[in-house]
This record gives sequence, structure tokens and C-alpha cells, in this order.
Amino acid sequence: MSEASAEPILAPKGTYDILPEDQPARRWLLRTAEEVFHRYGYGRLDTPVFEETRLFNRGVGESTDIVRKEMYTFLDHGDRSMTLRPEGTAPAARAFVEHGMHTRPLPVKLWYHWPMFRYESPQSGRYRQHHQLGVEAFGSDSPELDAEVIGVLATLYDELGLSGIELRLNSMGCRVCRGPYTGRLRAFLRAHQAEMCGECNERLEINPLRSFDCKVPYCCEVMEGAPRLVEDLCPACADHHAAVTRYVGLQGISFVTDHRLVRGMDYYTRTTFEFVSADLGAQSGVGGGGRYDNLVEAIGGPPTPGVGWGTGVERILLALRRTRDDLPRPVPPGVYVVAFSGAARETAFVLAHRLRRQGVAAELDFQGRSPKGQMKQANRSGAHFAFIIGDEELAANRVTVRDLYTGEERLITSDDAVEAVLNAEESGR
RNA sequence: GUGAACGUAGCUCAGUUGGCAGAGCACUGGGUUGUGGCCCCAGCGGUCGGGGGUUCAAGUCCCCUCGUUCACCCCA
Repeated sequence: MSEASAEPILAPKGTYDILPEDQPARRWLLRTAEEVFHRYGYGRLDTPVFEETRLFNRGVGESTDIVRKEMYTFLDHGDRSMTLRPEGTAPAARAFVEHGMHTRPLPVKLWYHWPMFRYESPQSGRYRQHHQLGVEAFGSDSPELDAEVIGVLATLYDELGLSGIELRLNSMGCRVCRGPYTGRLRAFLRAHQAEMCGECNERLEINPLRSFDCKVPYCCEVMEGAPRLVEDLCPACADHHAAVTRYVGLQGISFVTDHRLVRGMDYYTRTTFEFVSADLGAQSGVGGGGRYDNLVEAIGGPPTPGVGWGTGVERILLALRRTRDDLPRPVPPGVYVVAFSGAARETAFVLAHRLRRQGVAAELDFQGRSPKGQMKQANRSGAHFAFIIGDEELAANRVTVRDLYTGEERLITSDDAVEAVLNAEESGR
């Protein structure tokens, strides 16, 4: 083994480390989310990070980019094909079925905070491992539930202070209306094949709806004249969509109907929606979701409608950091215990221990720093107080308590010092 | 997967037509033999992303590669 030639090992491409200084903002975000979910009556669900590959093939859909080229799939030692979860809805549906949750009072409302894995080319706001917060509500096809689910996300963004976002709403129809509509759209696209880009022609058969998303100018022009699904829904879907928009409005949430909004999972039916942020780059979607009335059945469960969404934790933080500079930061210790002589180190160590047992965050030097160096550290740590112990304090059996905000100093017993800090922390709250 | 830009100290970045690898911040010590913040001095810290090539000489030019960023695509 040659130490000199050891190459540094870096985090895998598209992944990142979450350092101590990054934690408080993230923790605050998650706490806020948990609180919001609780108020709306959602219970937390956790599932394994890997599932049988079949779940995603059947659930998300063979034609999707996620399944076709973005999954981390491997064979385990029993030659079973496993996949690191690329999204949350299919696993949640699997758990719903596996635990017979259809016998619980419906709807069953769940939330999650999970890492997701997709083999994509990384860029800002797009990672190979990222975290999503999500909710899934199973067992009701009421448009009020679509609206509630959207309301949960809008409330979350609002309470996080995420501004500059826009809600886009659409309906993808159902089995009854989507089939005939896609037929009509295909016919339209074939008629205009010569005017469209190569990609649009390629996806004509697989997913013609995608052409609405094409950025090529002349494609956009053609698509202006294309039949629109929202305007071509079956009566039931049209009623549903109208009710969803009404109930979204009742919550005071503004939105735009975007007939071109097509999402990348095959399971969507009826409602689809997306929140986009003006503060992100090209990866402007912060959260999105929709209704999936056929998904549970597709993975072998009883016919059960559902609706939900996922939102990217990293993208929320990215957008927040671009608009706010007051996100939570690490909490400084209450006390930094300073030893001014070698003989005082033992007493300092014990004093720090006592403080910690009393509920006070206390730090001390381990590097053998000079008195000045320790004071500098005390200052940098942000501690309110420095407890200073040197030969004088040892002789007097006292400790010097220095208020690092005011510079005021007192020589008191260690009992009084601990008491003083506890009082200061109490009144500081 | 495609295209473009960029990789120099822990961080943010200079580095001229190829000619001794730098600054600020951070870190350590000192100025103050027991006192932080401001200031001053000094120190520590570098496989110049990696490999190959051209050259007397490469951080600088060429090729490959890895990574990051931006865009396409897709999505959170």
C-alpha cells in the first residue's frame, strides 16, 4: 500500500454532502413541512430506498424517461432486479396495497421525505441523489381532495416564505377521453408532419402530448392550432377539472391553466399541476404532481383513485437562498470554557462537563491554544459567555465569567456561574 | 445522451508574449509574560483536477480524461 499515490476519493457525480452549517436551514424546512402535514391530517410513511424494479416499470411506465434511462438498477445476490427509488408515488402505492390500507377510513393521507435517485446529467438544481417531500392521498376521487393536496403545497411554500412562484394547472383526462383525444392529436400531428421538428415526429407515436412542450419556434406555431385536451374532456373529467379549479380558488390560491403541462409519469389522470419558481434557472419546477386513478390497480391492488405531489428540497433551498439571507444558522454554544494555564485545564474540563449536564451547550479548547487563542475561539464560536479559569481562579476557587457581548467580567463561584448562564438563557428566550 | 464555458491553498480568486506559484478570507503564533472582536507582524497551507505531448523551460500551448457550471432533454 503506497500512501503517496492514494488518489482522493470524491462524492459520486451529481451527489453532495450536507455539512453541519447546511443543516439548520434544512431542518427548519423539514420541521415546517412536518407541521403543515400534521395540520392537514397526513401521516408519515417510510419505505425502503430500493424496490423491485417491476414496481417502477409497471407503476411509472415503460415509456417514461425515468424507466427507460434514469434508474439505478442492480441485481442483488439472489439475482433479483432491484432499483433505487427514482420517485415516491409508486412505492407509496405499493405500501398502501401491501398493508391493506384500502380497509382503513378513506382517504388514506400520507407524507414522506425521501432521497430519490436518478441517473441524470447534473446541473444546478438537478442531482443524481436528491430529496423530495411529498404527499399521497389514496381512496377518494373527490376534486376537493385534489384541491386540498394543492393547498398543502401552497401552504408549505407560503410558510417557508418562498415567493415568486406560479401554479400551473391542467387536466390529462381519463381512460374515456384521453384515448380518443390522443387519436385526434396524432391525426393533427400527422397532417402537419412536414412542418414539425424531427423529435416531434419521433414522439408522435410514443407520447404525442410531448409536442406541446417542444421549444422549436415553428413547432410552437403549429401546436397553437392543435386540439387541446382541457377543451376536449369527457363530461365527468370536465366537471372534475372545473371543481378542482373552483376549490383551489376557494383557498385563495392563484393559478394559470396550462393546457401544455404534460408530466413525465404515465400514471397521471385528470389533474396535473406544477409550481414553478422564477428564482431557479432552467430547472424551474419546485414541485408538482397530480391525480393517478389507475396506479394502484396497475400495481396489483384494488381499484383505488389517488392524488399527490412531490417537491424538491434542494430546489426549495436553492430558491430560498437566492431570495432570503435570514435562513436558520447553527446555534452558538452558551459558554466557551477557557483554561489560562496548564494546571487549569482539568478544572475547565470538569466545568464544561457540568454545564453540559445542566443543559448548557459548552465548548472548550482541545488544541492547547494560548490564552489569546482560546479567547479568539470563544469569540468566533458566538458564545455569550467565556468561563475563564487560570491560576488566580484556582487559588480563589472561583471562575471569571466574561460576558462576550458586553465585555463585563465577574469573579464568582462556579455554582453561581452556572446559575447565571441558566438565567441568561432563560431570559434570552 | 448532445453542445458550450470553466477547474490554481480549506474558501473566493489573480497569475502578462511560455521564464522562481500569489492575494484576500480562514487557520496557528506573536505584538499584550492572564483576556476575544479592530489593527500590525510572522507562520502554516499547493500532485496548479488527472494523464500524455510540444519545448531548454508549461499553471500558461496541444490531445485525452475526470469533475463543475450553463443550456438542450427531462424532472424535483
